[in-house]
Amino acid sequence: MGIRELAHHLNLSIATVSRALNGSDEVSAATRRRVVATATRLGYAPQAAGRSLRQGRSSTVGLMLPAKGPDESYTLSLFFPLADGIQSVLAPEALDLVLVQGRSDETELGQVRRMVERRAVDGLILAGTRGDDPRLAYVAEKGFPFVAFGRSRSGGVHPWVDLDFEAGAQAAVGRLVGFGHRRIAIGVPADDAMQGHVYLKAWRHALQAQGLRAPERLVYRDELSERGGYRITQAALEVPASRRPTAILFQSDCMAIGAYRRLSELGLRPGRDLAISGGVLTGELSEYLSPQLTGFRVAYRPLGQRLAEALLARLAARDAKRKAPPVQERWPIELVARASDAGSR
Amino acid sequence: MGIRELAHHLNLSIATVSRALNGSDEVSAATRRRVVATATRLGYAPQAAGRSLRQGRSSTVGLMLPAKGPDESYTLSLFFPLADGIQSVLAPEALDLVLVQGRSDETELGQVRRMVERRAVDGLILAGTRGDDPRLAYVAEKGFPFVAFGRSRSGGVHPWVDLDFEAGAQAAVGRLVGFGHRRIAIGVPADDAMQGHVYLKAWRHALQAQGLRAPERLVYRDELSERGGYRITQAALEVPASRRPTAILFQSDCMAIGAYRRLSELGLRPGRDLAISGGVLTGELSEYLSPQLTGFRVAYRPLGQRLAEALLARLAARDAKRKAPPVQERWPIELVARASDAGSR
DNA sequence: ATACTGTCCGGAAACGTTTCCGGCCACCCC
DNA sequence: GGGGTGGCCGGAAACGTTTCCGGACAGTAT
Repeated sequence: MGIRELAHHLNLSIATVSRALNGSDEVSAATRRRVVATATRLGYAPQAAGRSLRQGRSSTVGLMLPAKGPDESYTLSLFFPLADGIQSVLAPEALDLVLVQGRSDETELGQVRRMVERRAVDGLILAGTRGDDPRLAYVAEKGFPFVAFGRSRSGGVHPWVDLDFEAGAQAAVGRLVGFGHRRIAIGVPADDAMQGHVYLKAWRHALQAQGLRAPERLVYRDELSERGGYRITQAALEVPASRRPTAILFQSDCMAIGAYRRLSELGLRPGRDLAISGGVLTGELSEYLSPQLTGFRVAYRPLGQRLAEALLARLAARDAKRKAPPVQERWPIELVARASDAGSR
Repeated sequence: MGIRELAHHLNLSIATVSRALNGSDEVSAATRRRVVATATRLGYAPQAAGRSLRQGRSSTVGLMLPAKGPDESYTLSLFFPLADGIQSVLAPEALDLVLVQGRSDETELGQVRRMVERRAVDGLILAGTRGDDPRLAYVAEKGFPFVAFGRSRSGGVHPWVDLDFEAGAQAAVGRLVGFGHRRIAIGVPADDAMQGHVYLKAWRHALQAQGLRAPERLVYRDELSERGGYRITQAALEVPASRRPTAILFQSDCMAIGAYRRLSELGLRPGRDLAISGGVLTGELSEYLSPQLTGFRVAYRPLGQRLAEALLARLAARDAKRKAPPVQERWPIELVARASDAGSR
């Protein structure tokens, strides 16, 4: 069932059939109705390959997830609503979403290059940015349409949407200071993940805005996982009491869970013996912990929609051969205040 | 940078270049090396569109997720490891994974048809099967390569991999009976989700194997969400004490959470006042609940791998014009025994 | 009546690749 | 030396679609 056969059925040329199906205005309304009717009746849909070969576009965009860390659960819950939001915007434009993910023996850059060179996707949404991110440098240099979920140092100015860690840190620190905390540590991923850099910087600013110092000894770096949070908490508790942090700001809830575990092993309790601020809440888990975990709630679905819209704008700009408006947006995150970051001792 | 230009660079015909890059044995080793070297140097990769047009295949498989229910968190955590496992098998075969997901105004069947007719994917992995599932009927009738994650009543015999709810129910019920429970209710989704049907049937068999009756009044149906579990628990507790269930088997942890909430509102405690067996554990949440939730742990990543392998076998069979071996497998699930399904009162 | 405009349609080229078919050349065997 | 074989390669067709270009025809203005 090709367009040729369909055209034959209709006693029309394939050109007219194609035009009718693609909404060209060079075809009469009557003919269009007839074409569309028989097309659906015979179950004809233009093959993707022929169409994209001719049009030079794949009608497809790629979503590249962060390389999963040691604790793969981190990306788990964020993934679905994000992809869902993206798709909800892509679908009306008849764009499909393909996952660009860890072919394990291939570097991330290699995957991006492969997708771009093969023209397998028209655009890319790149998540899990790093400070030095060769993927971004590549697509930016190539002029390939993309939007990053997360900032970066490399790649010059590029379009991104990122969580507003600045506002988040300010709110979280402000709350802790309100509870009387003065030695507020931070636990960030030890790798080059950009969110760690951003959060760290935001923490520094937030402390200084409160008239506090932000010495390097209050900075703990470990892997972004329960184990990382566990070890950070352990290390923090070994500091002599006079300089010991009374609160820790974590990057995300999975680290905070490690803190809970370490504390409970020692018979201590979050929010009483050590204040825990959970950072980004990646799942619904936080509210079932005891005590409930304070942290940032992120609306991932609309965030995905925003990413997709921004990419769409860039695709349209490219088609029209004009340059796309810059997109550098901090996505609001909401501090849900619960009990884990309360009183100091 | 097309194959033509590359061939010109090399003083070769495009035919030879194509053969060299595709590993044909009709090209000398020396030439192949030369071709591959300059191809990577010049950053050439065959365009997906041209290739798939000629080959009649898209080198792409689709993953269709269950239509998300009222509580979208259900599919959340399962999604990532499943997709990850699938990709780990697909990647070595140079297959990409595209998400076939809720274009909201389109029926699920419509999406599948569209993908198949447009030849946008070579095969499909269909999750979230229902008892009467038109998607399965369609692809089965069409002879299109696919594997279902979940069984179905429609579509005749089709390849599937599904959780082994039979063994799961037996283990869960056995444990409850061991604790002295006799009136063991079940809470399943009220819609046509096949997992509900299967689990229900497995529950009946498990009860009968224990010499117990499985009357209809012990069957509770509601939506697959926290709210559903909440309402089911509420309803169960309103039954006169003489006939009131002392244990409830839920479909999945998200329902069990609703039970926790209802119980705690009444000052009751899971595992003491009412035994809660959590069913499929979709996240790591269960171990942070208090008391910890008993339920089935599923290794989703290897499950995804298995699904992909099964699909690969069908694709290969199709290429070789022979028929694929049947795949109807129950995937082992492990009952992790914790405190929520303990003693009755 | 002629010229012009606008509407609608058909023929054919083009997109980039793989693969069929045929051919050249070197080699080997008798 | 002739015929056969196998290795390696080039020309060209083919995949299915969109779109350029040109043309038929009807309607309208001059």
